[in-house]
Amino acid sequence: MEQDRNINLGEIVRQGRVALRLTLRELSAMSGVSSSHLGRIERGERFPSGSVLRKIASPLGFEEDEIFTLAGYLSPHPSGIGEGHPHYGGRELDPFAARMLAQEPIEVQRAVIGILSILKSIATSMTKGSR
Amino acid sequence: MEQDRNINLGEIVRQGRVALRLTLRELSAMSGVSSSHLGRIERGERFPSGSVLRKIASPLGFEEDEIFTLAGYLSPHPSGIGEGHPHYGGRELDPFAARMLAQEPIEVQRAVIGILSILKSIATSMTKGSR
DNA sequence: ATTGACATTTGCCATTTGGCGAATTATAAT
DNA sequence: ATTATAATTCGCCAAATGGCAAATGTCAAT
Repeated sequence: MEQDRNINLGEIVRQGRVALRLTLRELSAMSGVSSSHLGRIERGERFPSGSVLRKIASPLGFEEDEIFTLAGYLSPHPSGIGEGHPHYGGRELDPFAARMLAQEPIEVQRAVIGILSILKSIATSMTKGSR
Repeated sequence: MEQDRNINLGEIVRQGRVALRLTLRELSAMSGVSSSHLGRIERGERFPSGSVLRKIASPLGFEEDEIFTLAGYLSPHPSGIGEGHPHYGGRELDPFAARMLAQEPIEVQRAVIGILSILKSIATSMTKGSR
């Protein structure tokens, strides 16, 4: 099913581990992933899921996105150079609205977006005149 | 084993999809993920693997690392070089809320903030008055 | 109400992932 | 060489993922 996975990832992991002079069991203890699983990953019998990848990243000295990219979960460094204001999706975010919304906890922010989508559906049904 | 996965990811995906007025089958056709699986993901019955996440990112208008972060596969400040999210005022702006809101025209964004402040004043008057 | 055309959900199954414990294979140390 | 000990691999299992097809739900137009 998955075809873009890097088949060399196992070798990369193994090289990273031996470079740090860690045994499978030691890496297992540091990462919380079983040593047998790590061994199978290294020799390509298994492919690590995102959560396993996340667990082994730091013990091996990888940045998270770095190892995700190596694994083929992320495409090679798409992150552009920073510009002044990020362009979330399509349009631009009004700085005032952003500042106001940012003062709320995440749940409230999400709830506000939920309310917005409800209002939008009401609005469209009004203009269509149905019901 | 998985503990840091975002329980709200399904809702985020659903909101993203309906915001684009896509059906499950359409998103399935665009992403190559079966519609039944997408449906289960949206209502939290399944959690998308990294490869599924990657497939649905672009059709939903997410950056890859953005949706990986929302899912909990990457930790919040992923690895950008220089570019951090701006800290509007006190707290942090939820990326999903930001991109949803950014799709609206400025007036609508302001109106949403207006509604938010109304809700907040109602909340304060409730806690002051009763109880 | 009935039909038809959809969208969504459910049942079921194959595949994959990942852990535990038992082999098996190095690696030393007598 | 023969142990003792550590490291890796193998066998088997439970749980999760994801697809397909059938069932169910929704809704507009007769």
